[in-house]
Amino acid sequence: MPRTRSVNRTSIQDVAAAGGVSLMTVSRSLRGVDGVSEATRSRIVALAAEMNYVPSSSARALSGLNANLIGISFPTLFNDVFPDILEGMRRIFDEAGYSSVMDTTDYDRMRELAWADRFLSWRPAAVILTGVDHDDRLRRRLTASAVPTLEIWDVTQTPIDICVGIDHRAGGLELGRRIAALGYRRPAYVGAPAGLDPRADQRFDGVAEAFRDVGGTAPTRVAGVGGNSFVVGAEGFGRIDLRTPPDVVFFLTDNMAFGGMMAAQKAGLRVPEDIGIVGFNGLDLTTVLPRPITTMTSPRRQIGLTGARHLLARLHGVSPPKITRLPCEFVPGSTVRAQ
Amino acid sequence: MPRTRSVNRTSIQDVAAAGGVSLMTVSRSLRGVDGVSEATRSRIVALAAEMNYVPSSSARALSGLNANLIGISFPTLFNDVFPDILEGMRRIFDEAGYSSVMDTTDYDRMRELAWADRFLSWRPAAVILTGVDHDDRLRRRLTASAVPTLEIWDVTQTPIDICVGIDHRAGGLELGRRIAALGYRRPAYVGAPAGLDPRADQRFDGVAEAFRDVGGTAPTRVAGVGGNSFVVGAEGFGRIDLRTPPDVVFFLTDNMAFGGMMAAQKAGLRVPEDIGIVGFNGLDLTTVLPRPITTMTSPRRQIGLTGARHLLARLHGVSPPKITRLPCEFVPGSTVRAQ
DNA sequence: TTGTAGGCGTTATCAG
DNA sequence: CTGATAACGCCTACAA
Repeated sequence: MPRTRSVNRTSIQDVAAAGGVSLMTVSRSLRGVDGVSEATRSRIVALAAEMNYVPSSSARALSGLNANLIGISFPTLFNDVFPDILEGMRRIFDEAGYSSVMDTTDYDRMRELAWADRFLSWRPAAVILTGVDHDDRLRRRLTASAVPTLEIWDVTQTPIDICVGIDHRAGGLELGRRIAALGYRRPAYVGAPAGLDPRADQRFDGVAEAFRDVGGTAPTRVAGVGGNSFVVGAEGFGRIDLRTPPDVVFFLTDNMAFGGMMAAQKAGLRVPEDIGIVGFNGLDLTTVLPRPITTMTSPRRQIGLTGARHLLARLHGVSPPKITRLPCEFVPGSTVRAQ
Repeated sequence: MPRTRSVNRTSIQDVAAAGGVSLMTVSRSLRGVDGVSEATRSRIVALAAEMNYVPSSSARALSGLNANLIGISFPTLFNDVFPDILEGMRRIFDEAGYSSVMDTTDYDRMRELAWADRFLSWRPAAVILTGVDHDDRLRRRLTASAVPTLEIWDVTQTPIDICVGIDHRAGGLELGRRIAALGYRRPAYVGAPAGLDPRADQRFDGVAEAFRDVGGTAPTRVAGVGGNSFVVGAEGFGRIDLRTPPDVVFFLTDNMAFGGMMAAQKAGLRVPEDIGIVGFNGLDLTTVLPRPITTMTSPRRQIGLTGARHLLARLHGVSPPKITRLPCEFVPGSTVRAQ
C-alpha cells in the first residue's frame, strides 16, 4: 500500500498573509460572494492566481458543502453503447455545475461494490450505476446513505432509486418474433457467457421464447470472449458447430454481428442466402455498410439525456418518474432473407 | 449553481458512541493498525458495518494522508485507441492500491485545463494527460503543484514530467514512404480538422513530407466531423473532390479507413484497383476483415502498461526515464496495390 | 490496550 | 466591508 508524500502547496493562509488580509477575505474574494470591496477582491484574485493557489476540495467538502460530484460506473470501455449513453449525459451534468467521474467494472459485481464503497467515501451528490443487478450490500449502502442513485440501460420494478433504460427481454422477444416470422427456425446466439452480462441473458431469453412459440429449436448459445467486439463476434461465430448449422445467428451487438458476418463469409457462407445475421443496438457502424445489418435500435443517447435530466430533477428536490422505459425499434436491414 | 443538501451520515463518532469506546479505537480498528485487542476490533468492525458507516475520504485526505487518487484525462470515448491504452494501465494502478478516475476533454484545451484545476483541488497522487500539447497555465500549475504527471500517446523533448508514447510524425512519414514506394503520387488525407488533434496534424505532416520527397502532390486534407469513426470516415471520403481523384487516401484511424472504404465502394471505386486505402493504429477491426487494411500499428497496450509502471516508479521515488518512445510497425494489408 | 489534544484547509456565523 | 472563532471528520502524537 504505497503512500506518496504530500507536497507543499500554497494554502489560503499563504495568500492571506501575502495579501495582508484575513483568510476570510480571501475565501470570499475567490468564491465571488458579497461582502468584499471590488478593489480588494480583484487584488486578491490576481494574487491567488499568481501564487498558483488551488483550493482544497477536501477541506471544502468537509466544511459542509457538498462535493457536487457524480460518479458513473459502467462495465467496459469496449462496448460502443456506453460512450453513446454517457456522451449527452456528462454534458448535462457539466452545464449544471456538477463534475462527473467514470469508472469501469468489467461486469464484475464485486468490483462495482468496491468502486461504490470508495466513491461514497467522497460524499458525492449522486451515483449512477449500469444495469439493475447489483450486490445486495451495494443496494443497502446506497439506501442507507440516501445518495440519489440512477440506474441506466436496464429497468426494473424495484429500482434502488430511479432508473431509465430499455426492456432487454422484450427487445429480444420482439426481435426474435420478427425473425421467426421470416421462416427461420434454427437460431444460434453469440453473446457474453451466461451469467456475466444480465442484459445479454435477458435478450437471449426473449429470443428463445420467440422461437419456442413458433416451434423452432432452442437457440444454441455461444460465448464470446472479452475485448474488441469485432473479434469477439468473429471468434464466437467460429465456435458454432456448423455440422448442424443454424439458419440465423443473433449477436449481442451490431459490431459483433459484423465480425461474425465476416467469419461466416470466410467460411464460405453467403449472407443472407445461406445464413441470416442479426445484431442489436443499431450502432452507427451499420449506416456505412453496403448491406445494413438487421437489428434492433436502442435509444442510447436518449437514455443518457433522460437519465441525466431525471437525476438533476431528483437533486433539485423534484420527484422524477422512478421508472422510465424507453422504446426500441426494429430495423429490417438486409442480412436476413426478405419476407 | 445547484447545491444538494448534505445527507445525514453515520460518523466515526456515532460508531464510537454506539460501541462504548473512544473514536480512536474505532479508527484503529477499522484501519487494522496495531494497538487494539482482537476482541474489541472484531466487535467494532461488525458494528461499523452494521451501521453502514463509510469513512470520509475528505477528512482522511485533509488530515494529511494522500488521496491515492490518479486522474486520467483523454480526448474522447469515441476513438478505439484510448480504451486500449487505458485497459492495462488502470489495472496496474488498481493493484498498486491507487484508484483512478477518468474524464474526457473533447480535444479542447480549455476543458482539459478546467478538468485539471478541478482535479488538482483533490490533491491527487498523480495526473495523466493525453498528448503533450497543453495550455501554458496547465503546465505551470502542474509544475507548481509538483504532482507527478504522465503524458501518454505522444512524446516530446520537454515533457511536464514524464511521457510515454509514439512519434506520430515519424509514423506518418514512414507510412507515407511505404505507400509512395508503391508508386502512389496523389494522396488525400481524411482526419480531424487542422489544429484540433495535434497527433492528426503530425501524422499529416509526416505523410506530406514523404510525398514531397518523391515529387508527389501535397495531400489534400479533408476534415472529418466528430462522433462515430466509421461515419466520420465515410463522410470524410464523401467530401473528397473526385473530379481530380487521389490515387490513395490516408485516414486518421483504421475504423475511419473502413468507413471510407465502404463509401469508396458505394461510389463505384474498386479497392485497391482504383484507389488505395490506408489506415493507422492497427485496430482489431482489421483482423476480421477479408481484406486487411494497410496500416501502421501503434503499441497502445504497451503505452498504457509502460506509462503506468513508470508513473508508479515515480510515485515510489524511483526515477523512470523521462521520455519513452515506443515503436510503430508497418502492416502491408491489402487495400493498396502490391509492389 | 485505550483515550485526549491538536491540527489538516475551508466555510458559516457572529462581532466589530 | 472585514476579521475572529468554531465547526466539519479524521489521524498523528503523546499520555494514561
